[in-house]
Amino acid sequence: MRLSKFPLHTTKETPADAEVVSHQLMLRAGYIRKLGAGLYSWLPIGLRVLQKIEAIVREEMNRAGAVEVLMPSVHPAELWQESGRWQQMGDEMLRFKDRHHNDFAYGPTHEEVICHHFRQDFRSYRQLPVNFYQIQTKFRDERRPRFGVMRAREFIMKDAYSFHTSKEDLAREYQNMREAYARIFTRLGVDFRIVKADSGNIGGSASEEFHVLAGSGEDLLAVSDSGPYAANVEAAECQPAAHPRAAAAAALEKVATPGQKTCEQVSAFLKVPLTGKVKLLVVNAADGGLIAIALRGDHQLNEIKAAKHPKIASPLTLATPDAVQKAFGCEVGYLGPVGCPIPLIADHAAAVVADFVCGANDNDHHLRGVNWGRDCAEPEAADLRMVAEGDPSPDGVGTIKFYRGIEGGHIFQLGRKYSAAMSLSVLDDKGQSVVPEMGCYGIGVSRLAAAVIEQSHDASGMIWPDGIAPYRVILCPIGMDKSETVRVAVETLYGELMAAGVDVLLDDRGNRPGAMFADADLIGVPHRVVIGDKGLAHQQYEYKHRRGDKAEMIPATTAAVLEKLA
RNA sequence: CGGGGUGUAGCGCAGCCUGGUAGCGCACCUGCCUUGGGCGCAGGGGGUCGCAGGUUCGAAUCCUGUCGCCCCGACCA
Repeated sequence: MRLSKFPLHTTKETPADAEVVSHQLMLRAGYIRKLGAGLYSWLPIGLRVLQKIEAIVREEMNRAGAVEVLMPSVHPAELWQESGRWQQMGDEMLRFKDRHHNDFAYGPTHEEVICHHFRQDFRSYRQLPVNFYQIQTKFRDERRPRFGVMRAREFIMKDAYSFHTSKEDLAREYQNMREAYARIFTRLGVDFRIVKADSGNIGGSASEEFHVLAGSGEDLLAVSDSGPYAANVEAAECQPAAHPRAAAAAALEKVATPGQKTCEQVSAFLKVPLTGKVKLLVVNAADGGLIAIALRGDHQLNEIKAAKHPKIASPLTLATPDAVQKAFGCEVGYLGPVGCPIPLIADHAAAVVADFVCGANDNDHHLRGVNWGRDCAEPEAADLRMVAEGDPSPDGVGTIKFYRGIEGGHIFQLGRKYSAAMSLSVLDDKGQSVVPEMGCYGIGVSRLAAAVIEQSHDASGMIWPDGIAPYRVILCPIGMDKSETVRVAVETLYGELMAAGVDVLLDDRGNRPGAMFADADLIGVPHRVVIGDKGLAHQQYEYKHRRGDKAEMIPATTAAVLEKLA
C-alpha cells in the first residue's frame, strides 16, 4: 500500500480524555475514532490489526474443531424471557421495540440464541459433541465505559458454545479450548496468565480467565510466586490457618477510645498491630435479618465469596447505619463479637486470633484481651476475606503475589443451566432423553488489540509483533521526488516485496525523514527500510527493527530485505 | 446511580471572574525554500462559543433549564 493513497491520520498531540497508553496511541496513530461513549470506529490501519487478530482466532478455533456460525445482534425478547435473563440482566442489556411494538435486545452474549438453534436441529447423541463459534459485535451498556476499546460498550467478541452428552465430554472440550486459547494468546505475542475465575452472571461451575498482564489492567490477580496457583482475587480462596489458635493469655479489659473508629485509628491509638484486631461488618442475611461478619483488622471482605455463603443475602448488601444502631445500640465504628446481638460468622483468619482488640458495642470504647470461646461464643468460621499479598498459596506451594491483568478471554463449563432452561434434549444411545451439557468460551477480540499495545509500546508509539502488525515492513525513501535513483530503487523494491506477498507500506508522501520516521514508529510497523542516495551510493539499504535502537546497512537487494523479515 | 469537572475551528487550549470587533499552537490550503528524527519564511481558509430559554442597548462571558463528554466511587464482564 502506498501511503499517498491511504487515509492515515496521525497526530502529535495526545487527546485530552485518553487515560491509558493504548487508548492514547490508538487515537494518535489513527487506528480508532470515537463516535460516542464506549463507541468506536476502526479506521483502515486499525482494522487491519483487528482482522489479523480475528484471523489467528479463527485459525485456532478451526484447528480445535469448532465450526463458525454468525448469529444476529438483535434478539427477540421471548428467548431471554425463556431463560429468565430478561429480568436478570438489568440495564446492562440494551432493549428496544420494533415497529410492531415487540421487545428486542441487542445481544450482550448468545447462549439463548445458540440454544434455540440447537433445539431446532439436534435430536441425537450421534450429532454431539459440537462447538459453534462466531466473531461478532456485542453491546453491553456498561455503567462506565472507559479506556477506549478496552472497555467499550460495543465491541467485537469471539464467542463459542459447545454441547455434550456428558460432563466428562464437556470437561474434555473445556481442556481443548483452554489449549486453543493458550495457542492464540501465545501467537499474539503477549505475556498472559490463566487464572481461576468467578463465573459471575453467566453462571456454571468451572471457569478460568485468560489475562494479559499489564499495570493498567482493571483486574487484580493472585499468583503463586513459585507454584502453579493463579486466580482472580475475586475467586482466590484463603486456606484456614495452619496453626491452631494461641491460648488466651490476657485478661478482658474495656478501654476508652474516643473518636477512634477505623481499625487503623484504633490500632495506632492502642499500639496494637492490625493483625491483633478483629473488625465486624454487618450485612443483610439470607433470612431477611442481619448477620455479622468478623474479619482480622488487616483483611478485606471478599463480597463475592461472602454472597455465596448460605446465611448471607445475595447479592451482598451492607446493613444501613440505622439498622446497625438499632441492633447494637452503638455506631458502626465500635462493633465487636462480645455480646453481639445478631448471628455471627468469622473469617478463618479472624477465628484464630487470640487476645484481640475489638469494638465494645459501646460508643467510644473498645475491648482488649478478647478471646473466642472465653469472652464470646466460638464462631462459625468460613472463607470470607480477600486474599492478601504474602499469604501462603492455597495449594500450599509458594506465597501469593499480586499482578494486574486485562481479561482477554474467559472459558466456562456451564453445565445444564441454559440447556435445561431452554428445554434442549437429545436421545442418548439407549433411547433416553438427556439434557446436553454446555460450555462457553469468549475472547474479547477488540480488547486484545488494546491489550497488546499496553504490553508492547515505547515513547514513540506501538510495537507490533509481526503476526498482527498492520503492515510488516515500511519503506522510507529519502528525497524520492528529487532523486531518480532513489525513486527507481524504492519502486523496484516495493514491487518485488508486493510480488513476494509481503504486507508492505511505501511512504511516498514526500515527507521529510523525521516525519516519516515518527509515523512509522507511531503506527508500530516492525520492520523499516530506508532508501537514500547515501546508501545507494554503496549499494546499500538501511534496515531497522522497531525494537532495535540502531539501524544497520544491508545490501540493496530485495532478497536481503526478505531475509530480515524471515 | 452518588460525587466532581468540562463543553470555544479537525485536535490541544486561552478568553468568562470584571458583558462591548472570538484568539493562540498544531493540523489544513497557496507560494518559495528545505530533505537522515514531526524544517523555515510569507500569505490564506475554517468557529450560529453544546442546545433552549431569560436578564441587558449589547451575552462565549451573568441567570435558569437541558444534553453530551470526562474523572472518582459504587456496580459489573
